[in-house]
Amino acid sequence: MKRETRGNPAPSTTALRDTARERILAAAFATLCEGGFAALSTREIAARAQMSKRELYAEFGNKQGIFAALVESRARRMREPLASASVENADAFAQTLFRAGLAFLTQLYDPAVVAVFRLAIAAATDSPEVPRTLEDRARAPNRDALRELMLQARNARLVSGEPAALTGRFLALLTGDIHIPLLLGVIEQPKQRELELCVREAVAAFLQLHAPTRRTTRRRRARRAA
Amino acid sequence: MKRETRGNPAPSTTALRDTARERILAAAFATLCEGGFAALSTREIAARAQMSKRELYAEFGNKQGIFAALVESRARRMREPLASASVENADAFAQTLFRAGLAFLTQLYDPAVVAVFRLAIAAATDSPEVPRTLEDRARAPNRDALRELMLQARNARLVSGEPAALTGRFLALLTGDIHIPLLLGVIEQPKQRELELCVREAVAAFLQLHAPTRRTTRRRRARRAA
DNA sequence: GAGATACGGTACCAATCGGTACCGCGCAAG
DNA sequence: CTTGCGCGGTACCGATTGGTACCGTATCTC
Repeated sequence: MKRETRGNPAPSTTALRDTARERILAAAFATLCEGGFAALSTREIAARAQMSKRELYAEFGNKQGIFAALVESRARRMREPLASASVENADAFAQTLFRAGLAFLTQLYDPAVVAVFRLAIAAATDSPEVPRTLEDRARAPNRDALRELMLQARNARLVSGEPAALTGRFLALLTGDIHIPLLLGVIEQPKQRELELCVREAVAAFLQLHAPTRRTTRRRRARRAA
Repeated sequence: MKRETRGNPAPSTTALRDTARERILAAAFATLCEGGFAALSTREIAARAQMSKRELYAEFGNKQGIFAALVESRARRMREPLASASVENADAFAQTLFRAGLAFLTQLYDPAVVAVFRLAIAAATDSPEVPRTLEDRARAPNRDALRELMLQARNARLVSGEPAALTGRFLALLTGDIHIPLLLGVIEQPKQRELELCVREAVAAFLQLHAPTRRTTRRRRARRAA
C-alpha cells in the first residue's frame, strides 16, 4: 500500500495522514454535535472535512470504523484526570476527590462527550462494539483509576469498605441526578458553578457515608478546595 | 370520516381501533427491543402487526406519532409506584422507600423501558419532543410523587433537607451506578436479588445521610400535616 | 522528456427509507 | 341482484443511505 522506502519523507506522510484523521474526526464530531446521530452520514462528514468519501473510506474502512475512532479519540481524552492523587490526610483526600470529581464531570458533560454517549447508546443494539469501546477505553479505565485511589485511601484509613463499592457509590453520587436528563436533552449543560456545587455535595455525602470516624466540619474543607 | 350515527355499534369500532393501536404498539415494542432504533421502520412494524402501512399511518399520522405513542404508552405504566406511602414512623418510612425504590428500579430496568430510553436518547437531537414526552409523562410525575413523599417525611421529622434535593439524592443513590451501563448494553439486566440488594443499600445510605440523629430505631411520632 | 503509476474527485449502484396514490375486494343500500 | 362506495393491500415515489468503480491528473522513475 503506502510503503515508504528509505530516504522517503515518511514522517511527512504520516503527519499528513494524522492530520487527515484529525480533520475527519473533527468533522464527524461537529456533525454529531449539531445534527445528532441521524445526521452522521459519510457524505456529510466528507463534505465538512473538505475531503472525498474515497479518502474517508481509505482511512477508516467503513462507517463502523468511524464510530469506533470517534469513541476512541474522545475516550482517550476522558482518561486524563486523577493524574496526581494525594491521600496524605483527610483534607488532601477530600481535595483530591473534589478535583477528580470536577474534572470527571467537566469531561462527562462536555457536549461532544454527551453526543458520543448518545451515539453509543443508540448503537447499543445494532453494533455492540461501539458502546463496548466506550466502556473499555473510557469508563473502565476511569473507574479503575478511581478504584486505585479508593484503595490507597483505605490503606491510609481515610475510608472503609470495598474499593469497588466505594467507587460505584462515589460515581453514583456524582452523576446520578444529571447525566440521564442531559442525555435526554431535557436540561441544558450545567454551568461551572453548578458543577462545583454538585461535586462538593457529592464529596461531602461520600465522606459522611464512608469516612471512618471523623465528625468535623468536612463540608467546609471541601468548600475550601473549590 | 368515521362518524357513528345513532344506533351504530360505535363501541365496537372503538374497541377495534384500540386493539389496532395496541397491536401496532406491541409490534413496535418488539421491533425496538429486538432490533434497536435502526430496525424501527414503518415497514417492519406493519409486517409484525400484520397490518398495512396504510392503517398504520391512518392511526398515527407519521413516524413521530408512533414514537410519541410508544413513549406515552410505556410512560403510563411507569407512573404506578408510590401508590401507598406510609410515613408513620422511621421503620414504615424505610419500608416505603424500599418498596417504592424496588418498584421504580424494576420498571426502569425492564428491557422495554430500556429500549424506550435508548429511543428517546437517540432522538434527543433531531426530535426533542420524544425525550420531552418521556420526561413529562414518566420521569417528572415519578419525581413529583417521590418529592411529595419526601415532604411528608420531612413534616414527620423523619428526614431533613429540601424535598427536591432529597429526591435527587435518593434517585442518584438508586440508579447512579447501573442505568448508564444498562443503556450502553455493557451489563445484562440485573436479577431480582441484585435489585433488592441495590435498593437496600441505597435506602440505608439515604437514611444515614438524611435521617436526623438516627442512632437506633427510635419511634418518633411527630406527624404534622396529612 | 516519455511512460507508468497511484491517488483523489465524481458519478453511480443497489437497497431502503417515510409517505402516498391507485385499484380491487367486500359490504351495504335500494 | 345490481350498484355504489369505502377500506385496505400493494406497488410506487423521490430522497438518501453506505459503499465502490471509473477515470482524469499529477507525480515519480528512468
